[in-house]
Amino acid sequence: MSELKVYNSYSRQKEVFEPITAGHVGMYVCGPTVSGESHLGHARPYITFDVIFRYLQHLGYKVRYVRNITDAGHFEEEGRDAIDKISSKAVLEKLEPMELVTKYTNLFHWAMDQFNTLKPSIEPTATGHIVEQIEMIKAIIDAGYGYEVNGSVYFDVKKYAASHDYGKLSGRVLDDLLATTRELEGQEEKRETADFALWKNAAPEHIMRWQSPWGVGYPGWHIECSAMATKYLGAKFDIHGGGMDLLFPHHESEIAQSTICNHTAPVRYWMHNNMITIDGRKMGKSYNNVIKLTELFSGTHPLLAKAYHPMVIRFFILQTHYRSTLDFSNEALQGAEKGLKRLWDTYEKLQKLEYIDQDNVVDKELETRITKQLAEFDEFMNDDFGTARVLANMFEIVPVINSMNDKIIPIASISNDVFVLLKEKMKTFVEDIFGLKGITEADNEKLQGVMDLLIEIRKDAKSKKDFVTSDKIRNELTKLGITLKDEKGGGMSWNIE
RNA sequence: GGUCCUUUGGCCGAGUGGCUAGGCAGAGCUCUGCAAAAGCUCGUACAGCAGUUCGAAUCUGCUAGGGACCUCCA
Repeated sequence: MSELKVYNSYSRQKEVFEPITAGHVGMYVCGPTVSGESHLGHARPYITFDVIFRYLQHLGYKVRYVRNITDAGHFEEEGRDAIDKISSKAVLEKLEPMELVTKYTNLFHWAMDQFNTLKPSIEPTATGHIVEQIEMIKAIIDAGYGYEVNGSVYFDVKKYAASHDYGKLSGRVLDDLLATTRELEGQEEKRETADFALWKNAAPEHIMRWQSPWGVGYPGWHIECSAMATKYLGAKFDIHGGGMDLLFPHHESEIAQSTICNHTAPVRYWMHNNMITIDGRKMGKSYNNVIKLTELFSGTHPLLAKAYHPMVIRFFILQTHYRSTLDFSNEALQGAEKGLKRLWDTYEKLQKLEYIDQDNVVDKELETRITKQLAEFDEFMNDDFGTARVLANMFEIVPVINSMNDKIIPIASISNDVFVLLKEKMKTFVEDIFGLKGITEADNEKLQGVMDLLIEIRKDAKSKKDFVTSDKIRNELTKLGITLKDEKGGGMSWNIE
């Protein structure tokens, strides 16, 4: 079998994946900022890296997957009056940042469960690691790369760049950054515009604040990831992931901080997922075009023609390579919904199918084709996680499975060995690696019993050519949103819309 | 303005120097009491121009459109 290759944003090419410690993988993914609700765009990295996490485990690696919660910063709840921050109100009336952060952390976890993502091995919070961040800043100052101004600490990018490869990850040229004329907050304190904050002095109205050697303040925007990644994965670890929009300045800054602090480049493979776009434009708060996950699941957004099941979103995302942009539209999502349904129905049929031996019916050509397509599941995943190509292969196999199920072709068209392999591989990839589930949950035993009864009555009616009764059962169920299908051979199946 | 990326059939999207991805939608047919599923068949696309090549949608250049980052951002 081929070896795993991943596209490294740092080198801008695919590289063979070799873990630093044999058999183990350390992976850090930038998590959500929990000052507001997650939207569709946020779903992409977490689903992408969930599949990567699952696939690495499938390959036999012991993976430590760290995904942080950014719960420190300059927070305000959307729509909430800024005056809330001022301490003239009673404690219970005031905006309590930890309450805000807890609310959106819970909502985030709920959404991730809906997507069937596995929980990270460690999910550290920024507020829980203030001490580590302060220590790291101290080390950077001691090393001569940080300087304090008015209770804030900045990283000296120019000095760093003199002896290090600053800007390589994001393709930035320092001179261009130094030449910028943009007016940005706190700019006057910095020695150079390209410098970034490690620690910020907190204004009186700033609601999240901690004591530090430089006075009361809060950590800079990039230090949390460096501190927590170092703590849980070590000075140098295998994979660091996140959205492409984090390339600069976030990840570039992380490299600089960690390199000074730990005397080594922190990450072996940088991986970045591309954006989800809507009308060709990145979905983001500043563009005012976000669709929140709760809106997506419930269909309550002017742009949505209907509600979309979380699994549809997951499937939608997997149908594209993670480094390509993915354009949102109702048409595309409905296409994904239909596709997932067909794949899942067929998958369930396959798992129920039993091999039936039969002489002289093996179709060598078909068997070779199936074997090849199954082997390609691994090939495609090993080639920088080509989930879209694996799905395409699955859809090539779908008609074969359906034909077997409908007895259009004998199951013995392929040998028992290949049949068993087919079942196993489909299960591994569909459920274990892609993390897909059925859209309809019909696991209710009592309902199952009722349906069995109705099906029996309908079969009776049909055998007596009493189509009035049989149609009534089916039509009334349809009105309730339950589809009853006659199958070849007299069986009946059903599912809930 | 700088850096980088991208442009594939009605829609979404793989892929890549020769071997027509796939999904959705659409058309026809088969099966079926009807329906729904399912199966079969069909569309022959790679922004434009020029070049490299025996051969390019795939490489190079130019032109045009779109986008990301340069500021918090998945």
